[in-house]
Amino acid sequence: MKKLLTDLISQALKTLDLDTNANIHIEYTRDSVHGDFASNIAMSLAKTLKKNPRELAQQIISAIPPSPVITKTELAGPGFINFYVTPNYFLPLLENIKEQKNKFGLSTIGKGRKIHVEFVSSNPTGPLHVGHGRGAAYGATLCDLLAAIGCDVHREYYVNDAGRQMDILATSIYLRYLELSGEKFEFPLNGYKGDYVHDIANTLFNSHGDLFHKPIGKILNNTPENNEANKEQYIDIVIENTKSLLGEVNYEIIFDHGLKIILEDIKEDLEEFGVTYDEWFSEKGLWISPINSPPPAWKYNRPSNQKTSFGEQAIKQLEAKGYIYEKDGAVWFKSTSFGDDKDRVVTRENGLHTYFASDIAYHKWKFDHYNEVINVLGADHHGYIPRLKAIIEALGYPVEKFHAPIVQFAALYRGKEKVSMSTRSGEFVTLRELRNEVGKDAARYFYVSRKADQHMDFDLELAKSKTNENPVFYIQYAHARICSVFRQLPDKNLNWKADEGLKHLSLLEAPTEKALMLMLGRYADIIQTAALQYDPHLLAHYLRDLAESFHAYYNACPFLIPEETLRHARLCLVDATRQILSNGLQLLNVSAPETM
RNA sequence: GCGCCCGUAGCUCAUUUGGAUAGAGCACCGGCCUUCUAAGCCGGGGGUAGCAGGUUCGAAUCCUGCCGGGCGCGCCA
Repeated sequence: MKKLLTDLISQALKTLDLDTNANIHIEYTRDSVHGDFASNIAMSLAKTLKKNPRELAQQIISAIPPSPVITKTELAGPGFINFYVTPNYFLPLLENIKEQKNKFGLSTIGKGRKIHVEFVSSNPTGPLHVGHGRGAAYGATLCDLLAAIGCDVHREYYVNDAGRQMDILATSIYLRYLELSGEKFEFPLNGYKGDYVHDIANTLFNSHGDLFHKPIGKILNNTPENNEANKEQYIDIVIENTKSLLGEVNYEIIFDHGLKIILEDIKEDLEEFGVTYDEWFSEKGLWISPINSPPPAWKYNRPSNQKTSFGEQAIKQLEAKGYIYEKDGAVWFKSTSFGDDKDRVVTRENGLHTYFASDIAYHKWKFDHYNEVINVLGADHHGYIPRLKAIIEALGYPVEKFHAPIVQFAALYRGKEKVSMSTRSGEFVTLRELRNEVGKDAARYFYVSRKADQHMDFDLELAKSKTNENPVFYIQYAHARICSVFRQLPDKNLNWKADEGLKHLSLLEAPTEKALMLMLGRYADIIQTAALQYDPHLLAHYLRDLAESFHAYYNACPFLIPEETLRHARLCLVDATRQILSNGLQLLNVSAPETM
């Protein structure tokens, strides 16, 4: 779209014997009084050449070769060069949109980049809540944008299927199960209290009866008073008792039962949200010796001939490099050598590896197989970035190929009242509930319409009661309106000859027509910028602006008119608009309805 | 206390990575449907971009210091 102009300026610079390697930047003008396009080339060159920017701009303008599609080139302000173009300037654009259809806007600038993107990765200890929705929408859209510029994108969900939180979940399920088999007791303060825990216990009871029943007295043996001060210690003792009384095999059955149900729920929830993954990566799988005990079928199994687990190999690799040491009975990673605040424990005094140890292994896995790694993190995990970078550096991978965009929290409100989102209180709003209230389209659009690192307020009342105010409807409405126009062509005994229209683009002289064509021209740039900067909100805002340009045009100019050539030309523009709206909405995974 | 993020219209947010007179939506006021979908369009009011300095042709954007808000600082995950 801008290439013709950059070429012209480049030729002018050559004529003037100036630096032709200069980065020629063409911008879309904010205001049409500044022309259709502008360049600040004279101002940026003036700095290095120590010349007056306005004089330099004037020289460049005089040296620019004439072009039939440029009506005027003028000097403005502190040294801007403003360009005014004719409607025919947009002929190649409209031809390309018409030919490439839903492929228009795709590019290959990301070709060769093999990118691993991890997002959501919520602990499978309960359903996704609205806070996860933002990470899901952001991550999914980011992946689609990267794929649109030709990157090879691998979408992954890291399943934290090991560790204490999962034990708390399994034990919570077991305690609810005991209630079903008649035991009466006070539920641990730190247990998971959501309804879904009851549901899972029910399915367990239905399939196994009271096979796993143990007297509650033994399960609660040695526990302190069940109060706020003791809650951590309390649940840990209950977990220990449960494990030893049930035995490893039976405990695993309950554990896996809960994990499976929750994970399937999350998977289904995300699929209905239009978010899918190439792989669900098991944390536990990192520590299982692949030959002896393959992970369960629903987990991704990876072939390996190694006898030691992948996790052990990763730690050994760091050890060989001298970054591992022992202190206070624990094994530590020297992350301070790479800018982290403190060293991190890898293996605890009790012999169990930490979550951080899994991260070492996991990031080794990522960089072993991909040349770029993106880890979409919630704002509460931002403190994790230095130690992740430490891992990557220590393992000898290029840390600049690692990106961790932070998605800020969506603070939930009901009117003026803030809604708590603690998973364990059991009173959170789930993503599923949100989707049922406002619909997938509105939710997807809303989440990505704000810059990811911007704090966001999400008012449920507003989302529910005034869904029509959501900009997504405004965009969809533009699309539906266009479809309606074309539907009515035969009714009015009119036709549309696209080739005729393209031949007569010069008829499109209305200000709204120029504005719309300029908007269409930006689309491909927006896709690239949004992808390269990891900023999906740029696309969301662009589509709103495009819809606005169209609605203005719709109200200013009739399309289904008797004058043939003008009708053909206008419908070319309108059809191109429909195509871009459709393409953009598809990238956001928002539907483009033909009627509303 | 230390670290990261944020602060823009009454409210929710943009601002093309340093560009021209800071823009939208909601809310408020006034116009436009016998003509392609009024879920729309056109016009109006509303601002010391938290505050104070600095960098330069030029700052909401970069630097410094305050003020205010969010999050994080486990041998939890």
